[in-house]
Amino acid sequence: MILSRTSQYAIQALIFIATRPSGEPVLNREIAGYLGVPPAYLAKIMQNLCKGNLLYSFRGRLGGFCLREGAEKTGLMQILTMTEGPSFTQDCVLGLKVCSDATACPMHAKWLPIKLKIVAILNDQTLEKLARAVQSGKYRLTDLPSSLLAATSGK
Amino acid sequence: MILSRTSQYAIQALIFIATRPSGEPVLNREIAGYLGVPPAYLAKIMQNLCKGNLLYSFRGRLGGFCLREGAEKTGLMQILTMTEGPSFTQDCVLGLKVCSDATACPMHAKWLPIKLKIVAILNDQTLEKLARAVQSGKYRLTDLPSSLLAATSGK
DNA sequence: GTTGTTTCGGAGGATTTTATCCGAAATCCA
DNA sequence: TGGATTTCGGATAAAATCCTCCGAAACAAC
Repeated sequence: MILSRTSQYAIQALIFIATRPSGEPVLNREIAGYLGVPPAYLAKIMQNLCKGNLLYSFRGRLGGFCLREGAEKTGLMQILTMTEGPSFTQDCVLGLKVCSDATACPMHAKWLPIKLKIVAILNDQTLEKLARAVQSGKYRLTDLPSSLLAATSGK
Repeated sequence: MILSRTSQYAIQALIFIATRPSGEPVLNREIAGYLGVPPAYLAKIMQNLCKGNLLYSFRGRLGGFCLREGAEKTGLMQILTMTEGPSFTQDCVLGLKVCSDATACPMHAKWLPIKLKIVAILNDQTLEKLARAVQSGKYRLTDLPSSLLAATSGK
């Protein structure tokens, strides 16, 4: 629910890059391999993130992608505005074209506080914070390897 | 964001039926016309809601759809489980296959309370309540007619 | 019965999202 | 210069979602 695959890949990739030493380009192939996502598709997404001025890209032998200066401070909301389109938190839950406080769908009043909460959290969660969370070892960015999965399920 | 068109249509249609005298079948054509959604597509959705035991359907001259006994007490959560699939609030925000309190993505801790809030509200909002909200005249179920739209924009 | 109305069920089309492929341009290194 | 590597850009394929069409079955009224 909520996020498209494209957005999920984008966020994962950006957090991954943020966990690496800044300034050293990371290969698309490495990111895709680590995250377990289709490399060719991720490449397209990375391209867009470059156009959105979040990433630098370098071609050739020492190429790859790295965060632009200050991009660690980027909140998820800003990233999602890029990947989901600018109106992704503004649309009516029930799909009405116009649904404002003045003229609203029957869910509007109940949904609004949730929407605000979501936006707040998405703005607060920066790549920096998320990268730290991963580096601490307490949180994961990728699926468990199947070997571990088997272990936890009692293999 | 959040809800598929199918889910939006389903919810709108069910609320609309709930605003009508119970027991009197409502035509698919009438619902689709009122909501401004594609009739043939809505018909498919209605069919599924019947299979989900939310609606009765009647064929022939006095046919149409009406809510099953007690269906007014149905919460949106239950409807969405039908239209979006059973895992639509359970999935990880970042798309990880497994993301639990034990082994979590970096958003997990921040996202969990929001998810719970969403589920709570979706469970609380029943067709009955939503229908009342519409009947009160304070909330709308459909887009404003273009004539009114023009009026509010200063035509 | 016959006729008209409505949902049912399956097949198929259109659009969007997700994903792949490949040649070209940029870059590094020998 | 030439070869290896990597992103870029466009075209294309695959899958999911959204939507349409049509014959058949059920039902009411005549």
